[in-house]
Order: sequence, then structure tokens, then C-alpha cells
Amino acid sequence: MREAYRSRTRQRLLDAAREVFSEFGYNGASVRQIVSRAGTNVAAVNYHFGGKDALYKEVLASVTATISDDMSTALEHLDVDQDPLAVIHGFARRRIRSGLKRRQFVPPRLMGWELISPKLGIRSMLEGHIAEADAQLIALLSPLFGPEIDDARKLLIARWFFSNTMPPPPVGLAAARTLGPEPDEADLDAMATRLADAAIAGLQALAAAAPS
Amino acid sequence: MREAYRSRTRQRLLDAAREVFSEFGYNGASVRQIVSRAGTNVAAVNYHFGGKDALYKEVLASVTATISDDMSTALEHLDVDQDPLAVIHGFARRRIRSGLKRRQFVPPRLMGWELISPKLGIRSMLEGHIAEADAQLIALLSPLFGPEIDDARKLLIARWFFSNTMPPPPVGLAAARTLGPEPDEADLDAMATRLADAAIAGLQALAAAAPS
DNA sequence: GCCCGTTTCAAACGATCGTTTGAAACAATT
DNA sequence: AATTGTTTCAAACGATCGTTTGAAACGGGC
Repeated sequence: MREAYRSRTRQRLLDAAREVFSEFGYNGASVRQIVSRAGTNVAAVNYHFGGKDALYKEVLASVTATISDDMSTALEHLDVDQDPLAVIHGFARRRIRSGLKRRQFVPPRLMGWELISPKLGIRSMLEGHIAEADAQLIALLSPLFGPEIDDARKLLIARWFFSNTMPPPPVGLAAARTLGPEPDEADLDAMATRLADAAIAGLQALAAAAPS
Repeated sequence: MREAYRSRTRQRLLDAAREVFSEFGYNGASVRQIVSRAGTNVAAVNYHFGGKDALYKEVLASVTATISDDMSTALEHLDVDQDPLAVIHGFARRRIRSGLKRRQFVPPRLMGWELISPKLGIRSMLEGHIAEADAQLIALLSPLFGPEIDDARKLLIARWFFSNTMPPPPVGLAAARTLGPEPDEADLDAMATRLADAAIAGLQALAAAAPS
């Protein structure tokens, strides 16, 4: 029973931290707020993780891992005989959809914080993940690139596309307004599909542009 | 000389606050950091503005005013006999371009903070600006909308488009990498034009989609 | 029942936050 | 030179931050 109990508070802390960090960012989130939501006391964070920074790193790692897994899956689908554009569209749709779900609103928002102002010290750890994500994205989009395109433009296009799979809050709120309070799964899908269409359209415009 | 002197420290505080708030957000920015950059001491903020919140509001107001002015100008151009799509494209290009300039990196980033987590109390003040910006955007894009489109979808499309005129840091960094350390004005223009093309492409895809 | 390693918690720590205070420095008028 | 209102600044305020501490509570092995 010991291990089970141990992991229970630890997990509660992780879940609470995920929500609070997402909502208020690293600076805006207080340890006391997190432990209060987790139903324990202030010392728990330092006991289980060693500090606020370490907890934040762990939360970030789980978020980036989720996204990376998603991209890996898409890359595997690319290997088999599917239409590349359909795979890319599917990836965008899945990412957007997960961002639109009320409860799972968390990962895009947390990434949003990190994109605006990467925490010092965390930056080094994140850079590996970012480089990996860049490479995965470029691999995913490679079928769209012409032969004469340079790496810098590939990177730009990849990041533009990726940023469009994580709609910022104003877009998400507008989407929520059209969907209503309790969105149907089909409606959610349709909305995600439409936003993915837009991302693909922009992507093609970028990839088709004459080389600089 | 009195008025000139008065406005000098006040202005220095505003400039410093603009930079620091943009870089670290409201929570991450400390009053001491701001006054240190402005070359004065901690009491200055409360003397000239009444507090950190009020200073933040003033900074935000100037940023939103800049954007709103830009949109008003575009709307006036729309009134005369120009091609609507060219006007929209021009607006996007100008916004993106100002976001790409190294020094003037500030407004998009500051808005980014506010979009992720609007400050309580500031929200009410911002809501007016947001509503106005929404209305202006929808007016600007109205030539692209079909007759049977509903308001909720107009809002969604407008916000999607607007978010694409404020490229997030990863996109901006990738763009900076292709442009080099001291970008040529022409290169900057070309890059902004390309990103505006992508925004327009996505915009058209969204506007052309069948009504839900 | 006793013991031992693990986990929890109330309390307190030093540091930093935004803000206030009261006096000194300043510019302008008489 | 004296006076007035404005602006600056060092110092301190209470509050909150992340973290530490030491003891109490817990669970499993003997």
C-alpha cells in the first residue's frame, strides 16, 4: 500500500500543478495555491519534487511528451501509404481538437506561457524538446517542400504551422461561443476540421511561395 | 521647465514598463526592475501613476490604441475604391512587419501575455477595447463574408486572422533566423508579405467553408 | 507490541513583493 | 531671500513568496 499511497499525493500535486501553472503561468502560480488544490500542505512540493522549479519542469515534460508522441504517431502514418496532406491535416485536427476541449484546455495554454517567456534554467531543458519537435515537424511537412528550399525557411514554415495547431485563447473562446456550453463531439470535430483547413491553406501558401 | 521635467520621468517610467512588462508579464515584472531601468526609485511608480496596476493599464492602453489606430486606417482605405483583399493584406503585412522588427517586438508580446491570462480588474477595461477591435476586424473582413454567415463565425474568423497577424515568439525567432541579425528593409517586407499571404490563405479557407 | 523508514503537517525562516512615509531637493514666484 | 507647490529618494511597512524545520502520524516487518 505504501507505493500506491506515495504516488497518490504526488499525482494529485502533478495534476493540480498542471492546472494552476496553465492558468497563471510560472510566476503567477503560487505553491500554496497548488497544494491547496491538491489537498495537502506547503511542504509537500519540496518533499516530493524538491521545489517549485522541479515541479514545473516535470509538468512541462509531461506536456511536451504528449505533443511529441502525437507527432511520432503522425510520422508513422506518414511512412505507410497514406496521402501526406491527409496525415498533416489529421495531425493538425487532433491537436486543435484537444485544445478546444474544455477540460483539456491545459497543454496548449501551458505551452503558450513557455513560448512567450521561457523560464530561465528550464530553457536548456526545453531546448532539446523544441529541437526535437522542430525536426519532427519538418519531417512531417517534408512532402510539401520543394527541392530547392533551405532549412531556415523549413523551420519558419514548420513553426507557423505548429502555432496554428495551438489556437490562442481569443480564438478558442470564439470557437467555444459558436459551439455552445456542451459541445457535441461531431460539432467539435467539424470546428477542428475547419481550423485545420485554414492551417493547411496557410501552410500551402507558405510552402508554395517563391524561394527568397 | 516644470512640465517638461515632470513628463520626462513619467515617460521614462512608461517606456521602461513597456519593455519589462512585455518581457516578463505582469506577475514576472517587479516595480523595482521597472524603476531601475527608468533610473529612478520605487516610490516613483506610485507617485506618478498610483500603483503597479495603474501603470500596467496605461501601458496596455497605449498598445491597444496603436493597434486600433492601425485598424481604423485600414478601414478608411476600405471605404475608398481599393481592392478589399489588398487592404486586408496590407493591414496584415503592416502588423506582422511591426512584430518582426527587433526593437518593436514589444506590442505583440505584451498582447500575448494579456491573451493568455487577462489580468483581473484590467479585464473589464480591456473588454471594451477587445469588443471594439472585434467590431473593427469584422468590418474589415466583411467583404469576404457570404450573406448567410452568422455573427459567431464572423467573430471566430476575425480572431483567427488577427492572431495570425501577431506571430508568436517561436515563429518570430524562426523568421529572425532567416533574416539575419540586421535585416534589410526589403527582406523584412518580403517576409511580412509571405506571412500575410499565409494569413490570407487561411482566412479565405475559413470564410469559404460551408456554413455549419 | 515494538520498531523503523516514509510521509504529512503546523510553524517559522529569510527574501522579495507593492506600497507608504516623511523629509530633502528642486523649480518657480514674489 | 523667502515661500510655495512639485518631485525625488532612502527607509521602512505589512503581506506574500518559496523553502526549511522538527515533530507527529502512518504503514509494514519483526
